[in-house]
Amino acid sequence: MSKPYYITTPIYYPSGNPHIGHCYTTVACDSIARFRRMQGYDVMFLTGTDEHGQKIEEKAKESGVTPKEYVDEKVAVFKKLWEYMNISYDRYIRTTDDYHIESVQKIFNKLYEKGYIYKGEYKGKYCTPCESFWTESQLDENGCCPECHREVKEAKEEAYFFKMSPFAERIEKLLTETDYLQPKTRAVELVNNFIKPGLEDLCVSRTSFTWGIPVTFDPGHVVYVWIDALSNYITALGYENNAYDDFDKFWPADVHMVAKDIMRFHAIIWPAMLMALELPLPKHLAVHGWITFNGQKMSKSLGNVVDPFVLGERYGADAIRYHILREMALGADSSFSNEIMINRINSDLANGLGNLVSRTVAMVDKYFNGRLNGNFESGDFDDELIAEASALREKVAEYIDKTQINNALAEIFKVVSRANKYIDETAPWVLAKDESKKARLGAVLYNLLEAIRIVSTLLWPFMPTTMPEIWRQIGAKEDDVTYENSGKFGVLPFDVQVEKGAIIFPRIDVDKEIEELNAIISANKPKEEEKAEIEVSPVGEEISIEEFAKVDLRVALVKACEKVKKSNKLLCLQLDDGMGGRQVVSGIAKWYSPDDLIGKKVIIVANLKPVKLCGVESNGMICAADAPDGSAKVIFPDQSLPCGSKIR
RNA sequence: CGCGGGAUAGAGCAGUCCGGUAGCUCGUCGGGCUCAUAACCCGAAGGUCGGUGGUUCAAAUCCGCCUCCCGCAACCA
Repeated sequence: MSKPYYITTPIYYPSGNPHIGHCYTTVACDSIARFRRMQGYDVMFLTGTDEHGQKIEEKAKESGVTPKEYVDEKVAVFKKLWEYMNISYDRYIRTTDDYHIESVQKIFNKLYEKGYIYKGEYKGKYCTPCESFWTESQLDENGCCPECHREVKEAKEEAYFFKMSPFAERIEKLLTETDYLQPKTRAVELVNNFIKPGLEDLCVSRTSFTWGIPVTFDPGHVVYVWIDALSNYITALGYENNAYDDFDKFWPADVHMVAKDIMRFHAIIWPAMLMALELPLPKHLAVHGWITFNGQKMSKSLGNVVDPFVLGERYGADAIRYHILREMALGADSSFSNEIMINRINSDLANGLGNLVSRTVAMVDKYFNGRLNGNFESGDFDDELIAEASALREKVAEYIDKTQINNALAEIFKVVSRANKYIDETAPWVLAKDESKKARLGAVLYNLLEAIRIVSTLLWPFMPTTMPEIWRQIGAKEDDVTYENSGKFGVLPFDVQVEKGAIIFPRIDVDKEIEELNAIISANKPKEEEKAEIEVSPVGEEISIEEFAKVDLRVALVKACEKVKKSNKLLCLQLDDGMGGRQVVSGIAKWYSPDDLIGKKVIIVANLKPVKLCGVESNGMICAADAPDGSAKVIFPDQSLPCGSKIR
């Protein structure tokens, strides 16, 4: 009976369309899943979508549809992309599926009964008009509601909490003493930042929105993201539901693959939940970096979000898959630029592999009319090629075991290079001129076909569409391209029949392509700008002149200014306010250096309640405007105004 | 002194644990070949291994200090 293997992607949040970043994780998992299947494992490859929460609820409202209608539409796009990218998932979980909802409710109740979940109070910033809770980090630049930009107030909301502290010690050990986390370099960071300061209990329910799984014993509460989303990995196998019956077979998971932004949840919260449920822990958590575009993080506002459909149409899904996988190193970010991608496709796929197939098949066609005769004579250089090709499978498998797909691919392409070199060394076109060397020529071409067979078999999990075309051209049958045979040399029949075919990876004209891609990108940009204009924040609530008069605005001169230590966003300014001077701390260090401000006059809010920021006292606030690029621009008044002038 | 990662040829990276001729891919230049997709093969140029001090016969590697970049955390009146 074959061994089970369970691999998962995260479930994606469909608040927008999928982009190349989603492809990254999914393509990697797909390749590993295919490789394991080829090795004979019984694979369960799970992906899906996390469809609840406030943001979806809002997006749906904006579009004038119900949340379910909204996610149905987005899920269709995700599934279409996976189909397009040839993702061979075995199961697709949606957190809106009935069985998942049922399981999550049972899990929630179970944790409650065990005493790990208790009712408490969630403290946060509350915006009364929007009826919404916000965390500090969600607030806008002025500390106001990110939705309506009105003031928020401290408020408490009844909520359920999950106790994390009982598991702190075990989680620390999991991170530091096992190979759960890959790469392990991030373990220290997690332990120092979250575990050592003491694990805070986790808020696991909300009353501020309704698009979620209801808590059965307390109407008004819905399950907040953690328990809902993370538990997908077990509910999809049938844990606490009757939809599936694979839990005993596949749990614990072999690999959860995630991007670094959600590492924390999978490294700490998920193990804690499993410990509370007394379930075995997954074997590995593979964390990869982000795709950066021309060195910048991809973001919609920069207009550099790469649309995988556009790329796939131009170069084919396999080329995109290859590029992503080849560039990805566990843990590190990988830069994605059109130039890097095109160069990679050209040099490895077109010049290297594609050309090798093309020239080999062409020679068999030309010198043997497409069919070898089985009359072979070995010679110099054969041994080295045969040895490298035969040893390849084990090297690749080792790298896959370590989730190092990029290194596995590098290893495969070493053999491609070796084969190209072998052609030069043996010079078949010279042998072809001498009828007495026909047997030697036959052997050379056979060895090349064999090298191609091995290479293409091992590449199949990564490029599942094009490899079969190579097999057709080199005359390999289904039985020839098994994992078993990829470790052997001499599998193709000695009288193999090849078939010339279309070019497998056409060479791309770099300059022309980059020009065209840039055109596409800039064509998309104006739309973003239009949107930005529409998104001028709405005018706040009406106030009376008396209320405005409460705000005491004054002109003040910056006498001295320095960066606040321990902070990279704060400047500490010494001001002459015409009233004896004061100290103000402002979060503008990102955009202004102290020298930009010293000697200038600024507008301050003079009667703001003093606060301490990073331990430095601040008496007031510098007036600044939000620039469209997200930065802040300080407002400079007429520099001739004396310090202390009142502004009305 | 909050925690961590990093700085190596024009670009992207390996080597650092365990000191001993600095390596890979792409790019550039020169040559070879003509089976092949202007592809392939060979060769060359290009590095005071971020700076500085120390240990050592010997330092990219070990130790001290400094500079700059990037994450996380915090914070962003």
